[in-house]
Amino acid sequence: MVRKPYVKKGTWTPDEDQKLVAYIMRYGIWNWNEMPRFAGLQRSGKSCRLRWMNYLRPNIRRGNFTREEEETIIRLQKKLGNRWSAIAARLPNRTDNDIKNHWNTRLKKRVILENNNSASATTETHSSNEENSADDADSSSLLNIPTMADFPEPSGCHQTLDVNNNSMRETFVSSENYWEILSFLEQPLIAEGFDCEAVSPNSQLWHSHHEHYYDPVDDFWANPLI
DNA sequence: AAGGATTTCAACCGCGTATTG
DNA sequence: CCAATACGCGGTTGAAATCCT
Repeated sequence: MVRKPYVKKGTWTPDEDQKLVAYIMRYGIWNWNEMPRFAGLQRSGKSCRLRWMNYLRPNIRRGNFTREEEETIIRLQKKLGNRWSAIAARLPNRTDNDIKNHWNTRLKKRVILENNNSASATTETHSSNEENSADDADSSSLLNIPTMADFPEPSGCHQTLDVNNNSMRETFVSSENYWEILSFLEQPLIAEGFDCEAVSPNSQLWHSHHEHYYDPVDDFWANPLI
């Protein structure tokens, strides 16, 4: 009889966060299902991935959405629907989960309220042509969405050696825990003769891997690391 | 101050898609 | 091809925080 390994659920502890970040910093992301075991975590790969993507990944902006960001979300939601990952790709450093939460808890209500107000303020003679022209305006304004090149390079990135395929991988750590975990990691790395500076964010190697790509389907420039 | 109602958001779940063998 | 596995996405839940009476 084979007993399933215990899988913890619920809120992540700081200790678990540190284990996950330290592991990813050191070995990179290679297989979410296998990683927790090697990282000493009693979590599902899915849970680890979610925690990393939505919380621990560095350069994530959390809370305090600016007016511009909110307007962008409203505009894109109208155009794309609830495609949160596509919307998040257009809002640098915001996660799809954060955007989804913000929409569900605040923006949706605001939009409904504004629609009700505008409906009561105007006559009921909306033609479909007017609807279309509004959509066209949305489309054209989308063309002015800034590309990733318009935003500064993310800071606080760290790169590690992927011991499984001997290739360099970009992995990151949140600015909150960066120095704590860096010092945690440097000891064994130095002991093994690993030169942290050689793969620092300023190094040639780092830049050579830090590129943007064009998504022809969604028609925008994206950063694969975000 | 108390406690019920409401809001927020981290995390889970299920499903569709992509990849691999 | 096909099945198994891994990944990614969007909907939903529930605990914690905040607000209100």
